[in-house]
Amino acid sequence: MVATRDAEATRARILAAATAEFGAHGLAGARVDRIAAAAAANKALIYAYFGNKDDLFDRVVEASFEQLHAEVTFTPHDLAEYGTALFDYLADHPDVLRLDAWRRLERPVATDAERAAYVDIIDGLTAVRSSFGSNDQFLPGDVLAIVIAVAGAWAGTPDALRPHISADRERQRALVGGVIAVLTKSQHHQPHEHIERGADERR
Amino acid sequence: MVATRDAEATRARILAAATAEFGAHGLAGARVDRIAAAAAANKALIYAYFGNKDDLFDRVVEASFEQLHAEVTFTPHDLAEYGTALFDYLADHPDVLRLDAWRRLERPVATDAERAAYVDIIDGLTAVRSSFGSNDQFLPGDVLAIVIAVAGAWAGTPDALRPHISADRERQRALVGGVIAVLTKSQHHQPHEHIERGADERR
DNA sequence: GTGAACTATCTAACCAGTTAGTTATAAACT
DNA sequence: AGTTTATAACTAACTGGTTAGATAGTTCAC
Repeated sequence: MVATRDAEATRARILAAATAEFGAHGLAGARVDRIAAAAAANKALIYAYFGNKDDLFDRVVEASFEQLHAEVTFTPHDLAEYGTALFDYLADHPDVLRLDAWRRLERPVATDAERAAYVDIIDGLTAVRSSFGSNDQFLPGDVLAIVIAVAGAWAGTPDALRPHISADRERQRALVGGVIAVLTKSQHHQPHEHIERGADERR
Repeated sequence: MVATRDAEATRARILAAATAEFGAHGLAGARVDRIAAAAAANKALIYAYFGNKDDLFDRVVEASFEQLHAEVTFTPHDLAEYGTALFDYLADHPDVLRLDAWRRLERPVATDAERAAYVDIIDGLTAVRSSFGSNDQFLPGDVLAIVIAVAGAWAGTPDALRPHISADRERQRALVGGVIAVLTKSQHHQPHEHIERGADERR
């Protein structure tokens, strides 16, 4: 039987509505009343469950961040694989990129959880460091920064450039994998055979 | 002698103040009263000179965009050069990246001027297309998207990752140039000698 | 019947945009 | 050269709608 009063379910509805609202309008542009309406919940419940607008935003970002890190696992030994997986996730969840952009603009302070997650990733990369292109030229963090930038390059393309880029997603993913493969496998052996694969490994 | 009443100067002061305010807080988060105060101008003048808040934002973005395209010229035959020049500009003008991020989030519609600028760039790239790595794999737009993403990778790094990336700017620029060089010159010949140069060609 | 879930209504602050008026400047006139 | 006139530059104060958050009360589940 479906409960008419279920705090947990209401909480979840609010969080979902807030994710959409913040993704669309950011922290300053979001309207608490709109969130309440979309969640079919009373506004006061938002304050009861989440404190205030800023706290709610933080929770939304944190949840989005957690889901991302849970669904796309970091594979330091195969960065092209990681890059394409990240690309796929971002393509499937367009709000994630927007939410992250808002977060970086409006709440630049990183949480401890976020910092810890990056430390884990960096540790993993450091362990297999030698495999990256020009050894010692790149710090693990640099490598990660590039991989993230490339994975988000197509999703983050400005509107005005969009008509000129590869339209279909398969192609885009192949390019992401190819670029990262070239950079990691680097200079001489089989440069871009990675470009051919990828079409069959979507989640 | 300094004019006490100079509409052009006042206009310029307002535009400068608005650039800072919008860069810091975005369209929704910016406060017209704060802009007026920072510009030492009366609020009504802002409306007299620029219409409304949205129009003022558009003017600010447009001006920033024009300045960028004026100061860093696109060189389709040497994308590594272009990438490092873009990197330098973004490093020197941190507000530009923020402003562009706000624009993409809050005003996604591209202006005609912007679209035209991209068409020019794409045309230039098309003319020298064969020089890019795996021929025909990449559309010119894809190439540009990657170059832009790489050039902005370090400046756009999230706070939490920042402790793990190369700290000094020389190094970062060298990496930008190196990555693009590897991708353009591509797979086999002298892979990353481009990494060594760059420290002496700042504007 | 008791506590948790929920609601309708209120409020104080905020903020984009307006208005009605004041002052500086420079050209026109005598 | 001094006075008037026109206008552009500027200002202080206000308005009306909006919005985050609070409060006091109602309803449901167990």
